[in-house]
Amino acid sequence: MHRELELVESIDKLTELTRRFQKQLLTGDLKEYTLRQLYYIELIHKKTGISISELSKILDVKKSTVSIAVNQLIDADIVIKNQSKTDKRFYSLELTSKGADIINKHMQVHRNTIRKILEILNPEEVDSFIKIINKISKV
Amino acid sequence: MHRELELVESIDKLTELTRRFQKQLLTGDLKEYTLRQLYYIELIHKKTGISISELSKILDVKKSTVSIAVNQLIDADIVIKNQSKTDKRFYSLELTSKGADIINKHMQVHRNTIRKILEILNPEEVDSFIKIINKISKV
DNA sequence: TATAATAGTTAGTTAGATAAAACTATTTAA
DNA sequence: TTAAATAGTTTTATCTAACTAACTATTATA
Repeated sequence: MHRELELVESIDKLTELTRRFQKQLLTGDLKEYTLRQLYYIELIHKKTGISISELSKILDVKKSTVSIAVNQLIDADIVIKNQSKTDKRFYSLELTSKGADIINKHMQVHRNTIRKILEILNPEEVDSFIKIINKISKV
Repeated sequence: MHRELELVESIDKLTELTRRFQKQLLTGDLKEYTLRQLYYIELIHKKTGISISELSKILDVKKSTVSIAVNQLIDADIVIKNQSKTDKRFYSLELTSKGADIINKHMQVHRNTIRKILEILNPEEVDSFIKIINKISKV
């Protein structure tokens, strides 16, 4: 099927595109962080209050790995850890203001990309793009 | 602008989507390779005859890094290296049949994703998707 | 022809992310 | 109430991917 082949191509292009986004991310204001760190920060932002174990499940890596990574972010004043009062084994994670600032800078990098996208797509295409990505990301 | 915010979201979703594609890639038949290796293999496939230096420019890493990575692929019988006759300093790279097989398996993983995409998008959306990705990837 | 530049290699090093295993503290369940 | 389970930490070790710097071989140039 011809369309199927075009879709294989599209997936490759998407991967390439993402690679470029990530490269952009690592130049400029956020270059002192690794992609992995930025991903941790993003997850803690989106799921405020998440625990080490939950992060470990989402990322599919061992708790020890997450523990080390999160404690680095805590040392860097990006994340804080609060011990749960109902179950003292748990610690809920959230961003500090420095962490929130990183999220903003991250979004700013995306906005620069978006400016370019808005230049080359017409309004109907922008709508389709948003709609289609929403659909696909639910797969 | 409201649409701008939605586009920021879309970019995040694309990144997440790509992360999932890559995870799929690392389970199943290709799990013995790293993402980096698969990327090298893909580049050598798309640009048959490419040299170490050219790869180094595309990937934006030092020649020594590429040299080591490529020689690993040669040792694993995935890539072969031919010394140029017109300039003996150059070696042109290409895939072996084992390398070609990896490309096929890589595409097979994508096809599974595509099957799912074709289930949730209607034909017009598939067309838009392909068209829009083509436009954006030229940015 | 002697010197520069280029392609690729090799040796040694470092940073980052991971895991296994043994550990503490706390909570749950038999 | 004792044993098992859970959350998180620490230590030790491994692997990948990257770097620098010094190297060989080859080609281009002054």
